[in-house]
Parts: sequence; structure tokens; C-alpha cells
Amino acid sequence: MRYAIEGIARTSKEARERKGLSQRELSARSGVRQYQISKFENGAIDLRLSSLIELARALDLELTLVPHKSLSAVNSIIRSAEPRGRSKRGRSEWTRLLNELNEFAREHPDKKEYVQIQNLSRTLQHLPLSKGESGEQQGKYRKLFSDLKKKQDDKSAELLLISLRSLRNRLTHEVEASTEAETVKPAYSLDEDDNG
Amino acid sequence: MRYAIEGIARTSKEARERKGLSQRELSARSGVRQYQISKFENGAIDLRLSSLIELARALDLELTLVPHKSLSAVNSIIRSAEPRGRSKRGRSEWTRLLNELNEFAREHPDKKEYVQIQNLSRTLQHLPLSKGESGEQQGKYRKLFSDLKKKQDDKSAELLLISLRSLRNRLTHEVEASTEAETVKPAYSLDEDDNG
DNA sequence: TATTTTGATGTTGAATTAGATATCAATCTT
DNA sequence: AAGATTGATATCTAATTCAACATCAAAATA
Repeated sequence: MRYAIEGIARTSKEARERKGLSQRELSARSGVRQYQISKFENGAIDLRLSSLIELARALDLELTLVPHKSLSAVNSIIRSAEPRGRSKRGRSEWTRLLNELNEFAREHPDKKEYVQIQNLSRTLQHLPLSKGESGEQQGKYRKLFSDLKKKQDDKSAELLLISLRSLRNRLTHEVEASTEAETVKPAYSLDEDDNG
Repeated sequence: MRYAIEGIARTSKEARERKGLSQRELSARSGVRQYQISKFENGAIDLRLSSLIELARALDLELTLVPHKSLSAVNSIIRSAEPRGRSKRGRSEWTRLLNELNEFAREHPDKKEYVQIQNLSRTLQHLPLSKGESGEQQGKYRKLFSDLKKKQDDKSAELLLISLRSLRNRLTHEVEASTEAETVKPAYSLDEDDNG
């Protein structure tokens, strides 16, 4: 009886982590309290349907009733559309960094460098991280971002901008190269909403 | 906000009717109260997740979180697996008759004719009703069944049996003929559980 | 090391579902 | 026409989520 609920909770948690969202951030987006998210992910609460739906919506998921007959086909479709990127850990942290970048840039629309940074962060969310860029390498970008947040001067912004542009160029090349071999392109599904 | 819930409620209701189950029957199978089912289908209640899952389970449905990215593909899969039989009304009544037949035969395992009737009803649940058999024609089988329930003699059983066998043969022929043209075979998804 | 963030819990009161029955009008069914 | 079934409601109590704060240890970050 409890298994189905656990499966939904697990899927929801994985989706949240894939997006690099904390429970509090998800709470803000969905309107569901943080402690409810916590308890739900641990199977300690029997959410109301409306709450789950709001949660799912904030995660770009849709609650659906699938006939058992079609279940395996549906699961295979979902799996095939999943990102097959690096390790979960690395991907999640990278996604988080991109989120912060995006948010920071959005809150500072005064300089045009920030707009470009925001655009870049959006583009990068849809590119798979190559092996060379996973793990420690990411520290470079985080450091550049830290400097920018602290100093907030043109030079820091430009350094980060250059670095991100270079990364984007490398990754897009890799994607184009691998497209010839693979059928389905991997892509990170991030939150692309709210940019009014 | 409310739309998603309504969609789920609608799907659930359609599945129930497709199976020819009354709210009370579904209640007995799922453990969810009849009045809750009624209110849920009318959008007058915000069910708890566990209740919905039990409801779904009793309808051979699985509650699933589908990424928006994959939603259209998933929907198309589900639709393609759906029966494309006669009118909803006729199908539902026919399904209901088969259910009653099955149940009646299960409760009378003493005669071997009943076992055959039960097997036939199961087979027929997976065959699409042809145009000629929809509507008034079904009255014939219901009448035969009524006689059997009343008299419970060998002759009534045999008459019904012969009639059902003939119908099955006709329908299977039609299916085989249409298989050459169509790709996906239609089939009624009935409750095939509980025959311990 | 100091600070912040994250996830997991706790509390109190209000709102709502769940449980258990019962009723009722509209439809089949006999 | 009489009888059974179906779906929609109502009532009353118990159980649980929900809202709104608040706390806290562990982990990440500065």
C-alpha cells in the first residue's frame, strides 16, 4: 500500500535535486511548506492531492494516471528523456551554481554584462557537462562568481563572462559532435519559468 | 490550480465506467468510501494521496509523475492503448453484463457449464463489440442470463453458453480480419484480478 | 574557524478529510 | 407498477493535514 507513495516521493525528491533546488526554494515556488516537503519525501506524511499537484507543477512534473497496461512503455519513455550526464552529485551542484548565477543576474539588471551572464546560465542549463568539466573544475566558476558577488565591479563580471562563454563554446561543440552518433540528445531540464 | 485535479478525477471516473463498476463496487474494492468517490469525481473533495492511490490501484491505474517534456509522448501512448470500441454507453453496459456473468459463475463453481461461462466472459472482455452487436442486440444475452439466474437449470445454462460461444467466434474473426489493417489491437481492459 | 544554509522536527490552533451511517431522487430491472 | 440499484448528500465524531512560527544539528561556504 505504502510503496506507490514512496515511489512518488522518491521521484519528486530526485526531480528537486536534479534541479538543484533546496526544500525551502521549492517551498517558495510551490507554496507547500518546507516541513511538509521534508516529511513527504521521508514518507512521514499523507499529502493532500492539491499539495502534491502544486509540488509537481513547481518541478515541471505532471501527476498522471497511467493504465498498468501502458506502464512499462511510459516508464521507458520517461527514462529515455532523462539526462544521462555525469554523476548525480556533480550535476546537482553544477545546476545549483547555474541557478544562483541566474538569480544574481536577474536581481541586478543594471549592467548589461549581467544580462549576458543570465543568458549564458540559461543556455548552459541545457548542455550536458563534459567529463573534463565535472568535479573540481567547477570550483573555478564558483570562485569567479564569489569574486563578482563580493566586488561587483566590471572586471570581475567580465572575467566570469569570458570564462562562461568559453565553456559554452566547448560544450556546444561536444554536443554537435555527439549528435551524429546518438539519437536522443541529453539535456538538463531546469526551471525555465518566471522570467517576466 | 484546480484543473489538474479535475483531469485526474475525470480520468478516474472514465476508468471506473469503462470497467462497468458502480461507485459502491469500486468502494468495496478500494476501501475508499462511496461518498468520497462521488465527491472526488465531482471535484468537491481534496483527497489524500493514499486514498487516490488505493482508488487507482483498484482501477488498474498507477499514479505517476511525468516530466512535462515527456507528457505528449506519454499521452499518445496511453491513447493508443485505449479501446476504440462502440459508444461509451453501450460499452459500459456490455462490460457490466460481462462482470455480472463472471461474478455469477464464480459464485457457482458446482456445474462445469458455469466454469465455461466464466472463461467466455473473460475472453469477451478483451474483444471489441462489433457494430452489429451493440445496442439492442445485447438484450438477448441479458435475457438469457436472467433466465439462468431464475431457473438455474442445465438447459438455461446451455442456451447461454451456446449463444456466448457463437458471439466469441464472430468477434474473434472480426479482430483477426482487422488486424491486417490496424497496427494496435483494441482490447477492453477489465478487472482481471481476484480470481483466487 | 565563523557564518550560512539545509533538512528534519516540534507546537498550537484552525480546517478538512476519513469513518460510519443514513437518506433521497432518478434509473434500471423484474 | 413494485423493487433494487445508482449517484449525490447530510450528520456527527475522530484523526490528520495545514498554517505559522520556531528550533536544531549537520553540512556547505566564506
